[in-house]
Parts: sequence; C-alpha cells; structure tokens
Amino acid sequence: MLEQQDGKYKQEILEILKAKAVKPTAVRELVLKIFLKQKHALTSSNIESFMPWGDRVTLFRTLKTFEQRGVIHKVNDGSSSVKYALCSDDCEASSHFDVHPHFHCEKCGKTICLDRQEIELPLLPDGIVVNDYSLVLNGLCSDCAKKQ
Amino acid sequence: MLEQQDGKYKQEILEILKAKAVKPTAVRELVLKIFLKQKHALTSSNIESFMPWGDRVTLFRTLKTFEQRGVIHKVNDGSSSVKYALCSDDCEASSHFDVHPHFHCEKCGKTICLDRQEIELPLLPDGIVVNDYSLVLNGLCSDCAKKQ
DNA sequence: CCAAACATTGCAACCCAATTGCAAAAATCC
DNA sequence: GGATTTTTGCAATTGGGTTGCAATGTTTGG
Repeated sequence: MLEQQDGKYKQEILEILKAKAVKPTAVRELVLKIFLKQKHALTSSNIESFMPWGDRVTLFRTLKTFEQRGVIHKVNDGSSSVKYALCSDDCEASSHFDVHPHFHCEKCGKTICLDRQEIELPLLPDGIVVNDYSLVLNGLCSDCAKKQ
Repeated sequence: MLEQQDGKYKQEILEILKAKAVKPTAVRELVLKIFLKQKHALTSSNIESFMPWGDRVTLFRTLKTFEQRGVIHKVNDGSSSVKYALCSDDCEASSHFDVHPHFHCEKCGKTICLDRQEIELPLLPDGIVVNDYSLVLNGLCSDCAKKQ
C-alpha cells in the first residue's frame, strides 16, 4: 500500500533517471523519491534516516552517481555538512554549475534552493577569472520567523 | 636565526592577540604567524603541515579560541573542507558575521578574502528574514589564469 | 618566595562521516 | 544458458574533529 500511495512519483522518477542516463535500480529510485518528497536540501544522514532499508555505502555511491549525471548538486550552506538538492531541468550533466542561490534557516537548519537570477558580482582584483558563484543567504525561514 | 627573520611578525602578532584579548602563548603565536605569512584561507591540515612542532588537538583548540575572539573566521568555499582566514580589524568578537565575499580558485584550491561591499540580494519568497549572506566566487586565480 | 588556583598543552582514546576492497547478487549481452 | 558488466552489501580503513585526563606553565594572593 505504501507502494500504491507513492505511485504518483514512480513515473516522474523514471523520467528523471532516463533523462539523465542513470539506470533505474531499487536504491536509486528510493533515494530519488526521498528528494522529490522532501523538497529541500538534504544531508546524507538525512537521507539515510528516510531509508527503510539499504546500505550507507550504496547511498554514497548513489549520491556520487546522481551528482556526476546532474540529477542532484551539492549545496554548501555553511552548516559544516554538505547537503544535496535536486537539479532543475536545465542542469546538464557535463558542466552543471550550481548557479542558483540558496537560503539557509539558522533556526531549523533547512536549506532551500532559490530561483536562479542574475546578481551583481563584487569588484575583483585584476587577473581573476570567475566561472560561477555560490550565494547562500542566512536567516529565518517563513515558518521560524512566524514563531518568533 | 629563523626566529630572527620572522621577527618582523612578532610585534604584529602580539598586537593582534592583545587587541582580541587572547593571551599570547607559543602555539598561538606560531599559528597566527602562519596565517600572516600565507595570506589566504587555510584548512586545519594546511596549518598543521606548516607547524614544525605542536599537537593537532592544541591546534584545534587554538582555532576555536581564535574564532571565538574574532581573530579568524570560518570560510566555506564549497571545497568540502572548512577553511579559516584572518579577520579584518573591524571584525568584532561578539557578533562577527562573515560578510565579505570570498574567491576560490578551482585549480589550485586557494581561497582569498575579497573586500566587503554591498551586493544586491536576490528576490525572496514571502516571510523569509535574511540576516547575512555568504558569497563565494569560483574560477581561476590570477596565477592559474596566466598558466592556461 | 611559595603555594593554591587557573589556563594551556600533549597524549591516548574515541566518534563519526566518508571511502576502499572485495565478494555476492542482479542485470545485460552475446 | 553462460560469460561479462554493473550494482549492491559488508567489513575494514581513513581522516577530521572531539573528549578525558594528567602534566606543565602561568597567575595570584598571602
């Protein structure tokens, strides 16, 4: 029955994996389902705690595969533990830069992806070439701000 | 003789420690000297490799003390290992936010602090409160760009 | 100047996230 | 069906960071 109520993800999962040329296996579908359900960025142990079965090592290898193929990307929100978030469709496997800003809630620790948009880059010393950037905003998410 | 040629740092080191109310000890002077010499952000193992003597644990405690007193600040450049950089003078112990942007060289891994400046923040969903931000630019430093 | 109190240091041991080697199990390919 | 490749799970290892504790160094008060 769990299989049934989660069925709505099944098709989306298979589409994503197919689009990113990742063979669908049980573990991969499980991990991807967790990402689709939880909407925000997750640490590896976050993901592990959502997994009813499966090995930690397999999870790490799955994350690595997903990252290489552009299914997910690393998010560094300053919280000393790397998180992962689903890539948007325009995220290509070959050269996918993590070019959208992230928001990190200081209270609940949640990290969410913000829409990609142009930002004005700071002035730089001569000779430096910038390829991409990572911008993390820190503060309170709407839920935590309400409770203040 | 090593003591002699490094003597020029000695006074600066003592001034910084005094200004930040950190008692000068041999290890602290050593670690601070390393920061002054290497100008860019360093990981704990970077620092360790520059230390001719001294214990790993003591180094960690020194970094913690330095961070609490506003001598150094954490830098998260996306390279999955936390780095530390010297604070500028206006960095106060009590509430020092890491509000200047950093540049991270993708080739040599070096991370440098950029001047603080106002940036335009991206549009945000309703209800979110932003306290500070962290901006890391990725690319090639002037040395690595030259060699391309 | 000495002793009690406190701060700093070094060592051993430990914790945890992440990785590696390797063999079992699955899927794929003639 | 049998060989090959891919994926998975387990055991063991690495490496960064931390903790407990005893030894040293420093400060302070008499």
